[in-house]
Amino acid sequence: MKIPLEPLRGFRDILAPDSTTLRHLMSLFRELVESYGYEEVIPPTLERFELFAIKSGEEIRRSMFVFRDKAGREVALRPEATASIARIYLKHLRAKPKPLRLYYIVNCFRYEEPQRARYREFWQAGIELLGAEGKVADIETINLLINYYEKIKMLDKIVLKIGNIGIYRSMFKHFGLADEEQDHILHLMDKSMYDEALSHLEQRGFNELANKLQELWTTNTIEEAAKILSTINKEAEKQAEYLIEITNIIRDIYPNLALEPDISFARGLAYYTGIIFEVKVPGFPVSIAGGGRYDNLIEIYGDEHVPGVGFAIGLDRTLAALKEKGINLGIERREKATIVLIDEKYTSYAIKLQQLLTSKHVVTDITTSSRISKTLQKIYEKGTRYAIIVGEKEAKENKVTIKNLESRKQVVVQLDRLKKVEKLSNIFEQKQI
RNA sequence: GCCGCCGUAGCUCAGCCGGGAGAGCGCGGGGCUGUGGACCCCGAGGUCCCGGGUUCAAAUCCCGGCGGCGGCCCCA
Repeated sequence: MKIPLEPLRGFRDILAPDSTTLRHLMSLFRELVESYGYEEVIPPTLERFELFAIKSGEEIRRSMFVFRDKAGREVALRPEATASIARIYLKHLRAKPKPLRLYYIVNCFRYEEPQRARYREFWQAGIELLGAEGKVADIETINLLINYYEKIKMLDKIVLKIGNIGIYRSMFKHFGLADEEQDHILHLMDKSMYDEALSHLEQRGFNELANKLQELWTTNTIEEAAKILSTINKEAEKQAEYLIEITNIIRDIYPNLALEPDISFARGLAYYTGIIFEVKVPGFPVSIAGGGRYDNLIEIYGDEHVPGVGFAIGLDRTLAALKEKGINLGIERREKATIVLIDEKYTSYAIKLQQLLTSKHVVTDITTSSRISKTLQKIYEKGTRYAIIVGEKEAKENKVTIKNLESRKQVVVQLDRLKKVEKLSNIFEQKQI
């Protein structure tokens, strides 16, 4: 019986060098956030469907991997990590002193038609800062996100869009717009359907609100916007000033960052309540990371009010953008060597040599060949720099022949001397024997 | 869930108004018995995406499905 070899639709086999870079992106993220005091949470891949279904309709179900397990439970592969983090907080972490700093690196699943930079399984790395409100927490979060892109040499390639949903929440509240109406208007804004949003409001008799919004969206700077908002009420003005303040702080920390404060920016997510942000790469079709403040999210799952702020990085998309921009992360490469064993009689000699080299962190493999000419070529094409020839001549005298395949220089050294050097390249730097 | 283009060797593809499955690159071996990238020779490798239909005959024409790329819906 023959099995089709292609992975399932929308799934991928990730091989080197992509696999190497992807894991590297994860390591850098882990290193960064751990040094800021974040602790890893590893949530289960499979959760109850209702965990994700809360506050979302059939549309969400369509794009999730949902099925019944053997006991008949309705379960889903996680489409994101934040819901699981909220659940984990309520189950295990309520009594912990706030704020809580949590991070995750997980694969997520969405049942969508595959298209550019969108797959059915993808990797997200993110943080959640729970139980902290205000400027410092918001800045900490945004700083970590930018800092990450700085570490992967993308600071000059990204645009950080930043807005404040709080502005709209306070305006809507002032004019008495119902929650569902609020989400609908934000949704239209997210899709840049501003005219539809305005006519929708006018139909419902919110003419003054519509006028104010229209005025707001024609402003060129957030300072102008703040002036208009000051004519509504103190809270709306405060929210606009907060956005200005946050923007100024980020500018101060990252003077070279392309920062795009946007008063009309609204991420579709129903649960955002304050600062929102998104990382885009000009020319790349989708945003590669995003996040914001969500002070009501935990309340959706439990009865406790816990403010939170966080972000998620699309690692696959970041990798794709990295490749598109031709950025080389310069992942530190260990020296690589291949032992060419000419006569299998000296197998134990070769294995001992391999142990010696690997203990010096040289990546070492063994090939047996009596035909050296083609073997050397193959080793070189694989990207291995050193060939170490082991045959009767070497084994009998406790020597090895080391050949640098790039310079084509070759030296014969005593095993004892090899034991003393730190790197193979050192042998070639010194005078040859 | 919807739409468009595509699917032939490991890769890139030709063949497609019906009748023989092919090229280049790559891979393996040899020329060269312990030292390279060139060159020459030889070789392996295929359910022509799958299933059905039309036909004496289908890689080729028709239908359905699956998959790839991209767009829409959606994007938590």
